[in-house]
Amino acid sequence: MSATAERVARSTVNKFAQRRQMLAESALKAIAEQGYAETGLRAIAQHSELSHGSLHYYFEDKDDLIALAVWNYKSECARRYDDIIATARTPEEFADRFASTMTGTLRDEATLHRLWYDLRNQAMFNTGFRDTIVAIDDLLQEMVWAVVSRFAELEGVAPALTPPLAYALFDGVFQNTLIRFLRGDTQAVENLSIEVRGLLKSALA
Amino acid sequence: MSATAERVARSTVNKFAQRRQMLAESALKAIAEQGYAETGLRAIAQHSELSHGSLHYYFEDKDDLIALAVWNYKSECARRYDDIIATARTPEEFADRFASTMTGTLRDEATLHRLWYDLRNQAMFNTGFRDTIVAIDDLLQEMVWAVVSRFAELEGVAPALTPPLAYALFDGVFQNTLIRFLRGDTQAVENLSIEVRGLLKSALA
DNA sequence: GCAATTCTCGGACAGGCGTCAAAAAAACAC
DNA sequence: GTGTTTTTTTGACGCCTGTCCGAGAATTGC
Repeated sequence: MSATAERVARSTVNKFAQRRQMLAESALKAIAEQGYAETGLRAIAQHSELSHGSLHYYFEDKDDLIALAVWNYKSECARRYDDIIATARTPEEFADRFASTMTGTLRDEATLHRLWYDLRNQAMFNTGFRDTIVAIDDLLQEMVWAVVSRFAELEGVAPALTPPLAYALFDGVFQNTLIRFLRGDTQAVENLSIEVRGLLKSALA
Repeated sequence: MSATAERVARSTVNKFAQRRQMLAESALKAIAEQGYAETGLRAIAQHSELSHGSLHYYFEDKDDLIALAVWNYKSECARRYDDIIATARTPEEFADRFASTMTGTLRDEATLHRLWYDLRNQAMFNTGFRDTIVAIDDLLQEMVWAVVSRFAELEGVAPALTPPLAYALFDGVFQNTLIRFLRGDTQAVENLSIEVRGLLKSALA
């Protein structure tokens, strides 16, 4: 077991773990701005209150830091629709809340979603944080499936597609809209709200 | 007008233009292997028969080179289904040939498609070759729309979605399958063949 | 054949990268 | 308050980056 891994294991909520979280957040901000390829450890440190040398005191290497950063943010993302799934009482309410939550996060956290797609792409080339990316991908697929199957339940029918396909479709529409939005197409976000409702319905048997 | 741009304009099929094409191909190979972030001009030069110093004789800068490389490959991709659109006589033949062509290129040129998604992501951060990426995106959307509307024509009905949505759905499924395939999931490619047929049908009114 | 042009190479440049280590600073124990 | 441990900084390391330049090679024009 390495030195940093030891420190992680020794305590979960002490200052060491808190510092890791803080630095992971700083990394998130930096990469969200500049992208993985253009963001160095010094840029990440400048987004925090520590110097670049300290990063290796809290993390094995750059990949270790980035893995925690993206995990923190994106595993939270995957829980964003839990409340809707649990409390929506009609298909209409469900679809409305789902669509507005999705368009909302796309609008408000566009650079963070951009970061996710950036890192997922990097994971196609580097093995560094691939495991984390795969784990998040699984989480997101489960989330989409929970949404689709709950909607089907409210409609009283069965889903008409598989979990992977459902994820691929919603992710495709989301990513496509994000790209258009970042290119200045604000209309795309409004269309997303409609398209997502249509997708939900066409996912039923 | 810059020096290199002058040379481009002066002649289209002379040695200068040929060298540009050759170097663009070398760049394509290099980036397909390592990814944009990890590929330097020296690595590109090593995939060619020239030295790294010559690249600036034929290209303004790195972005200029990459723009030509991805344009060469991907604008060709966008014409890959033209023959099917022109010659398929029944909806069944159309869907079969479309699905098998798509799964074929995914299998055989996986690293090149990975490169495309890599560069499209980079264009979300850098303005360097963004115009080229946007132009290709438009081309691909037109291609998908030509596919969908021709299939609808063969079926004797109208398409039930917009061009941007159609592109988003097919691109989402393709990208998702590519990722799974590169992670070692060979089953995903076979599923794609089925899913694409389903998508075609659900795109009709 | 010579002269002019086109092309290619290899090295230099400034600057950035991830990583590491020594020393200074801070926090803690007693 | 002193001694010990934890935390942080600073600066260095070797390597790589995109770009540029000068010298030489190859090609062309006549």
